[in-house]
Amino acid sequence: MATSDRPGFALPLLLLAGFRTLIDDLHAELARHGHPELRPLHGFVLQAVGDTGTTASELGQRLGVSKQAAGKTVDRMVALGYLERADDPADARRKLVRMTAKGHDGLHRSAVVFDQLRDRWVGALGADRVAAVEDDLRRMVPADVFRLDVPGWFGG
Amino acid sequence: MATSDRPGFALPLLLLAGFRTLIDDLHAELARHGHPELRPLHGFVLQAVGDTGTTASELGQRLGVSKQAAGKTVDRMVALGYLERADDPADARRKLVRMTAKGHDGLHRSAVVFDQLRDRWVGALGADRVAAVEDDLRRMVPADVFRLDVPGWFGG
DNA sequence: GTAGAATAGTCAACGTGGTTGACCAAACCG
DNA sequence: CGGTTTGGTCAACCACGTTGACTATTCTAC
Repeated sequence: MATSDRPGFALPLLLLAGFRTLIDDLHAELARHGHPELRPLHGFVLQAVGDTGTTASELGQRLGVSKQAAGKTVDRMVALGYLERADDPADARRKLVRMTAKGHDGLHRSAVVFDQLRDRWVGALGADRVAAVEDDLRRMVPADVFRLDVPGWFGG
Repeated sequence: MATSDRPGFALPLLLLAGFRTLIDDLHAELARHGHPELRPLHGFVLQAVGDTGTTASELGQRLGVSKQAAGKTVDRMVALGYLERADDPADARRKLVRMTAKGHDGLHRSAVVFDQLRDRWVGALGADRVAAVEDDLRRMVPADVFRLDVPGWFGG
């Protein structure tokens, strides 16, 4: 229904739908394994924080959002127990943001589930087709597209 | 950078990035042609409203959001001049939502630009590869995935 | 060494898009 | 005719983004 008659409408819709199904499946699985409050955005944040930790400003740059937005997201994830803040002994202005054990667990489980989901695609389409989709997309997306700066994206 | 070492991380990121590039290009082009205020969500709404018009409740069902959310989105798009409300002569409860001329123009231009963008993909990847991506995705997405019900998606 | 610029964090106000709950008016149905 | 369903709206709230203003600290340059 949503795809109009014009051929070009299908492609963006299918890309979004593919992303949505993967993310929905991921979070359904995460919810079953102790992470019902982890939201799609949080996975991006955990990856951007990384094993070494970071600061709110740097996180904002990595995510392509303002330092204020990054700070608020960190606040929420600290409240949920995924991140923690610590003073930087070398610079009193900076507050280091690090993953907690729960954060590491969430990120690790996400990786495991994503691998399983990709395996499902391989089972349905064949390894060559999945690899071809990835290759094609890599050729069409500019390198700096991983930013979440759309207000209320969605959707977002 | 964002893609961790695990292989499964790449697929959702690439699907999202592909969607994002198409949407970003679309709205850059729309902004150049008289629609700088049209947002990604609005295209979905215009398609869901369709040529025959609809009501806020029905729109919510089509979009997979509450009637209240649909109503607020209609409010904003009425303020922007893309939609208009009219009383239903056959049912005093219902308020018909229709596209204005500006709404039709925005939807039509979106279709044209999406076709051009798909042509660009065909030029870069070949018609068979683009068709293969679409076929593969159609096989992997359930039919009911076109809903925007993630609060503050991004995002969302 | 100290003055001024750059950087990190926070607060406030606001916009978009979503939710639930409550409510009224109109329509439908037994 | 009376009770239920349906369509619309209001209010409060949440997640996530923005810009602007402000403080505190560090860096830099004279």
